[in-house]
Amino acid sequence: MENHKNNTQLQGTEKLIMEAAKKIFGRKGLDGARMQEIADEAGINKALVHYYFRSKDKLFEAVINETFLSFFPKVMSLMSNPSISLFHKIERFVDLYITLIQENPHIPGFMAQELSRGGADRVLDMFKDSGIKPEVFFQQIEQEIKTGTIIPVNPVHLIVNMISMCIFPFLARPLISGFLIRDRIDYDEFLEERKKELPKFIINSIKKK
Amino acid sequence: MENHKNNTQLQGTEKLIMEAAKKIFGRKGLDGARMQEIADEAGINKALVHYYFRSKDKLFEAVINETFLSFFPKVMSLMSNPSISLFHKIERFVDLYITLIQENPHIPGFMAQELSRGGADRVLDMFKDSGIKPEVFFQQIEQEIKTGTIIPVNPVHLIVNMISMCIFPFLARPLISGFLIRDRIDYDEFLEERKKELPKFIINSIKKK
DNA sequence: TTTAAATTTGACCAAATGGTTAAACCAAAT
DNA sequence: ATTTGGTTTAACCATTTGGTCAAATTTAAA
Repeated sequence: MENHKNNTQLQGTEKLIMEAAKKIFGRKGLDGARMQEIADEAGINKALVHYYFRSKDKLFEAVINETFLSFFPKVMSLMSNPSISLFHKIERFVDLYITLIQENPHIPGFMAQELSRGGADRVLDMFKDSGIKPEVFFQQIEQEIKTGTIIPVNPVHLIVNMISMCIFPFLARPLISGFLIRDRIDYDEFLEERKKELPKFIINSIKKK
Repeated sequence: MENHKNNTQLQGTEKLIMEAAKKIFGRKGLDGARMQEIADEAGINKALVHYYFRSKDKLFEAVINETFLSFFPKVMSLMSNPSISLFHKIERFVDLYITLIQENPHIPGFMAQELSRGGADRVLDMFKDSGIKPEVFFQQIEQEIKTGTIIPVNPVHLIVNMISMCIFPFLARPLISGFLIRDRIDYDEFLEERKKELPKFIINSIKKK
């Protein structure tokens, strides 16, 4: 099951298909997406999609790979960098995470579809394959607890909280927009505000005062 | 588009179908689910599903309604109760939210599927139809800010944070399980721990000290 | 017991859809 | 100019699937 193609630098038709597939799969999921629809979005013949990616499942898998490979490495290399202080790391995590999703709007829908299906194993595998250890982040937290900088927290809860608050707002975007009408601000403003507020929120929640 | 059926008290075959549909739709989504599969799960003939619910879309809509109606009212009546203090409200919110999802495991997958599709309008409508005003919660926050009990926060961010941290862990369940192996605790323990830790986390993040 | 209505089923259908294939097209090499 | 290999397309196919229907079965009323 090796990746014989280096998906990070596709060109021409293949690239067209990948981008179209990201958009359609992210919007409608594996089952909801139609090969014809993807072909139309890419502006090519449907048979071409099969020519390059064999089957719908293969194409989906390719999209998964490219999506998570454009994501995990950046986030993980940040988290497992021991030379960045915990608080600073939290600030950069939030900014990086939200910015990355802003640039790849298909990710949340995609992740949700993939997770609410059985596809977590694949993600976990990529996680392990990345060779990067989240241990660094965990140890850093335990260190700060000993130092007395932060209150005792379960690192797993903390990281889950951080990820939750970064991703979920994208899933709930239409709902949040409904709320926001009250304050007459639009969703993009909301996200920019969030990049500033969320780190404060997180740090405040664990900081010892 | 009125609801001629009172879905809250279905019986017999109709109930069987609803429960089966919840399970299958929640697991596979609208497109991934097969009418035959739902019929099998309910142990009945496929035509019966159509006999009671006309079409797949109608059935899906019925499941949506029952799902959110079993959810919104309870949460919302809590949040818009002005006689409960903010901190206490946060504690009860987390517990209620997580418990409700534990009892209806299909909700997160369902919500994700519905949101990542265009179906947020429906949810927003139900929200408005519920006749309950989230304003109470917002005003309560603004009040506590004035009083100086909590630091200044945008109420929208706060409520988004709360909901995110409650729901997302269910979506990411398989991923979290992967993490948890490290600590040799299983997912249910994790949730119980979370019911206690999350309110502390939230309150700590806004409490002025 | 008869009868009428509601419920349940197996067989069936038309449309949609993933996938295939043979032919056409096109650029580069000979 | 011709060949060769990769690329693109239109037409086609087999299967799946939501949905229908008439007949059978059960329920309950008369």
